[in-house]
Amino acid sequence: MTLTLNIKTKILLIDDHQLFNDGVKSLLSSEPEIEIVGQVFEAKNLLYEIQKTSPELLFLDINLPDGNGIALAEIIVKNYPKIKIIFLTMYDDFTLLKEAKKVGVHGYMLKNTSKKDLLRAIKTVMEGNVFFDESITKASEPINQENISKKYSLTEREIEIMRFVRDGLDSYQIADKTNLSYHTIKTHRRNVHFKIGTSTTPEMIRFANENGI
Amino acid sequence: MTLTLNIKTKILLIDDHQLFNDGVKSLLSSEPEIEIVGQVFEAKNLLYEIQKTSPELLFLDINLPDGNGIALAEIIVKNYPKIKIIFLTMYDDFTLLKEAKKVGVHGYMLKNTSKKDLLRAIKTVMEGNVFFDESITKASEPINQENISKKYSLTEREIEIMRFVRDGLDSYQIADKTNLSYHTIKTHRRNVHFKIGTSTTPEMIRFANENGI
DNA sequence: AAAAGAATACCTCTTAGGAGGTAATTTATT
DNA sequence: AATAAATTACCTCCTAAGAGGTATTCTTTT
Repeated sequence: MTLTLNIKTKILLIDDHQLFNDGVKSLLSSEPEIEIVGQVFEAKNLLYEIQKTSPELLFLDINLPDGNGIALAEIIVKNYPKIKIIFLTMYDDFTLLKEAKKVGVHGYMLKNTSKKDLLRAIKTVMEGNVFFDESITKASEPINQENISKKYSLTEREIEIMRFVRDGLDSYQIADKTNLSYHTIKTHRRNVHFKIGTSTTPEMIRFANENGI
Repeated sequence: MTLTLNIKTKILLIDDHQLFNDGVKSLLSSEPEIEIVGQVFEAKNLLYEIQKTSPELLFLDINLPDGNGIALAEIIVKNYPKIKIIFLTMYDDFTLLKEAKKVGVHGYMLKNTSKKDLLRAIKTVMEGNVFFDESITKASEPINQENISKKYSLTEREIEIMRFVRDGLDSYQIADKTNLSYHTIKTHRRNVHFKIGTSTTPEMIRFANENGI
């Protein structure tokens, strides 16, 4: 039983870079078991295109100019649970990968991949499994809040206040925003300084920026 | 005289993103007047590949992980003046485009382009002309120091001090680094605040970060 | 129930930074 | 040579932030 079913996997490509989009199409079109049913270059056309072409699998770029890919994926997962989604992105970012998993997409691959892996991913996902790029999981230390929070044992409140500080608010403004006393904000700031090993506001801002707070 | 010469244009593709690289190859391979003589995924292989394949035209990505595309272009322009170079990049950046022109490459296009324009660019460049993406020239305001400096009429010294401030140094440390008086640093900081419309250090740091100072 | 952790809040003291003012010297630019 | 711009430098006053201390309330963990 070599030829099981001669039904082609209907794939929709979503990427604002025309050349890349066309390139992937061109690469996959030659495959007998694959049919590219459409190409989407703007987030706003995606839902319409799904209606029109009834794809089984989407290759979705995270970085669309007019829409966030993750948010789009969320919508699709909810409304078209049968459609498989593979993120195809240049972001070698563990946080994004985790987010993708949380949203419930079926794959996450870097654009810096090969045709072979692409086909392998399609096969894997269409068989009901997930395909997440191993190299990302093993990659350099993830930069995300949860990890940093744990590492420095920062509390929710402290992160919140650090964010306000990073955004340039002074203690009075933060007190106002949070409905807390000015003194409380000062206490939190001091505790954050102690925990992350800084002593000035610029240093705290730097820390926040460098650690993706 | 429809068929003038049946010599194919020999093209070498340089891009670290395999899929993109393969995609462009796939797109262009079907064209009768074009021959993709090779693909380069790492900057370090480029010179060797040029020797081996004698291309007439390079599509060169600026953002190679192991080498700066502009620097590479410079080397090639000097050593192989007959080879045409077209930058194919995702950077919609007027400064980069200007740099590209300065280096003497023959084209600058965004990856977000179409096969049609790609073919048009090849034709234009092979006829001895240059092909620079019009949309970039007209595009949104470039973010670079020179422009920002001009816009806010910041002096060299002010930029220098803003950078130190951004890096978290206090006025005493900056005075030390620059061999200037503490008072001078304070004056410069005040003048910078006045020029960029800020009033606190965090705001200044934010400005510096957002404007690539 | 007890202990630990988190969040809240106030006190004093010191310091760095910002606001306002002035001015000499050096370096373009006209 | 003269004007403008940039760089340098100091003064005073005020405020926000950091350091150090203490303490109550709420929440979570043991």
